[in-house]
Amino acid sequence: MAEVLNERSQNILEAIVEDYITSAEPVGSRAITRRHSFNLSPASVRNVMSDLEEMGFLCSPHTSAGRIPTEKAFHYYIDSLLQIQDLSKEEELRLRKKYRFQGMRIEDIMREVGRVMSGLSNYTGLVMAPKFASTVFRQIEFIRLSYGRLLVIYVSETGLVQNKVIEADPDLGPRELEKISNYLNHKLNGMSILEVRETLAAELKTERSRYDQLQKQALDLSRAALQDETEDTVFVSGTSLMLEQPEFSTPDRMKRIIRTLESKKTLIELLDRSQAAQGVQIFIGSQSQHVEIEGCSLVTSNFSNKKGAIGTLGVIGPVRMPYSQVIPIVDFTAQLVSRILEREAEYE
Amino acid sequence: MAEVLNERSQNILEAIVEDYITSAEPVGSRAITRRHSFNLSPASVRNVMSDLEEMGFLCSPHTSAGRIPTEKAFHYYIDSLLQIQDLSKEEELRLRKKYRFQGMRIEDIMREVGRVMSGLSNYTGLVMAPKFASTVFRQIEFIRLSYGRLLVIYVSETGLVQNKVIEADPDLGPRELEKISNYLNHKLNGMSILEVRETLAAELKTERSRYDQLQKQALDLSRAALQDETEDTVFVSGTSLMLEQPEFSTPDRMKRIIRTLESKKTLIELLDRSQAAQGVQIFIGSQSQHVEIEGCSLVTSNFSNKKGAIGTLGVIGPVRMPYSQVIPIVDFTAQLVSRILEREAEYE
DNA sequence: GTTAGCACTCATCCAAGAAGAGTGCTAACA
DNA sequence: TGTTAGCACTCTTCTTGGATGAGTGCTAAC
Repeated sequence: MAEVLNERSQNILEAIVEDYITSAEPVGSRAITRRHSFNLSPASVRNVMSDLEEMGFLCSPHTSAGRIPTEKAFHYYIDSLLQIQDLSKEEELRLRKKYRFQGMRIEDIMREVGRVMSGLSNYTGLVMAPKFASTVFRQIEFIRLSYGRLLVIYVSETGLVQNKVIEADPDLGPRELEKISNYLNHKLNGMSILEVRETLAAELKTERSRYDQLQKQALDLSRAALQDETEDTVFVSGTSLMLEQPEFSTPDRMKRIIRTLESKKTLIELLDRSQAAQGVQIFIGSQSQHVEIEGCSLVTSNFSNKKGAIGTLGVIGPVRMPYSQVIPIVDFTAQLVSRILEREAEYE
Repeated sequence: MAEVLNERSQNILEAIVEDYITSAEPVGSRAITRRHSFNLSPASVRNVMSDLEEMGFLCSPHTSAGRIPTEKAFHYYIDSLLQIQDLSKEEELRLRKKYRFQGMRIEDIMREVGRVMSGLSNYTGLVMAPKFASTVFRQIEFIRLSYGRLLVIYVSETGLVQNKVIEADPDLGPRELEKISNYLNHKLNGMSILEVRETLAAELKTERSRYDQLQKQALDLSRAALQDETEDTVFVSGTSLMLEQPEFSTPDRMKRIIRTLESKKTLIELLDRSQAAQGVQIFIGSQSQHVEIEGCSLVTSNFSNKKGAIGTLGVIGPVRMPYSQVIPIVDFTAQLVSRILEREAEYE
């Protein structure tokens, strides 16, 4: 895997990858000598390229086209050749100016983050909120809407707000609801939703809940409120930017990629996978194991607050992506969002 | 505008429109005599077609292609020729089975309605929630999140729930908040958001609010809570179905339509326009005055509960749309959603 | 008024040839 | 021994031109 290339080969591979990133077209030996000053003739470059092809870094679509870097080349490029400079102060300021989320709800923030990130990178932005079931309980409140109907507000440790309407005993008055929510908030504080569900199930079986009417009601209500798995929410922004990429210029590929971005299923699986890791992650092409996004790369990072990881964001585009620009954008964005959420979740 | 055609011309125009709807290709005189039994020769049909072209109902892409119905033909077809049969009991049942929204929040219902409607019609579904500013106040509640931070829950007359985090005086206790929300709920009940804003502004100027600390706080809080215009929410489902249509088969058109559906701006304008009207509305092609959706038609209808119109839904597709199928679907869906929302908003 | 016949038009398809880009090999050079 | 110039070869792309066929419009006959 970790093949070692001599300096000349590295330089030429780097040149090919970078030329290909900007042009999206097979790179020929002459083009390289023209654009880069290696003091080598096209013929010498050809020899090196031939070697690189032998090693699996390059491939040629046909005899008389130039060569295209393979996914292996991109891996090598990213691992060994790519120098990621941090954002300069000016750039950081510029990005920071784009991100303004005062008093927005978390969902709106995520949507907007996706939009901005997509705009900055010129690729399709992805933001995934945490799974409901993986959130940590902080607070639950009930609001009487109308006869027998309650609005449940659930706030997670990370500040995610969910609401839902449930049916309930119409005789429950405001005082009782307050008692119920106090009881639940005290009892369930700091538990994960999974623990909450177990606790509720266990409590319902105890003797006491048979006699304590209020407790029984509290348990019933919270079960109804926290029961169903709400689906993962992924915000996809800048879908149409994908269509600008020459690798998706044919109607067939356009259809395929739009369908994939629309259904979100594949995206969720991919973003889920990167949930585990720390820092910026890169999935290149077939590495993802999903045929639907053949030819795509993902650059992702998790965002979190002090209570742990709460979501994943990133950018999807063709394998041929200017990683040196995209990686800092994703990285910075994830850090920024984390900081915002920490501020959001701050206690006194 | 209301040109009258003799029966033969009508029949032939109808045949051409319907053939074109299924084939998406220019219809020739022979094809018509083959598929329909008019007891006329192609030559006679040609004469009629020539007349129809003269009148602006048909056009030919070039000399030796068949003819394509113009938008005028579609208008005529819909106004005079189209017979919309109501859904049969079986179909209605079938649709009804697809629509299941138990205990979902309005937003989820809308998203799901769009999805189902898109699936039923095989075209892109659109659902627009009502503008925040046009909703009618029913209820506001405050939940203390953490030091100085309040979660505001606003429920509109139609059952739309909005929440938002605002900063507030950290010394406000639960009892005071309850008093505040009681005061506001009493005072603002039944007003439109615009009226609410006026009322709040007027109240803040009165003598009393200078002395009554609690009232002042109530007014400040509700102002912060109901202040900003949240953007219109349009749910677009089945975007990729648009790409299946032969009229959007070229990369350029694909890009254009995807961009338009993604930005939602044009869609909002169009859906806004149909807000005013009652029942199913049809916008055909250039009638919409938007170049971005050239070649598209919209079939829309409002949905409402007893308190009035609260949103618009519909389907967008090529002008060449099987209106006889799409119209009942949109109509039925709008009625169904209305009924669901009426149930949702029911008071004791 | 209807229809058969026919010349005409025009898009589409296919094949063949020219152009151009790039390779791989070989032989000469430093 | 590594580097380079030269050259034949390959293969795509673009263009051209002819064949095909669908469809029209006109005219004359029924």
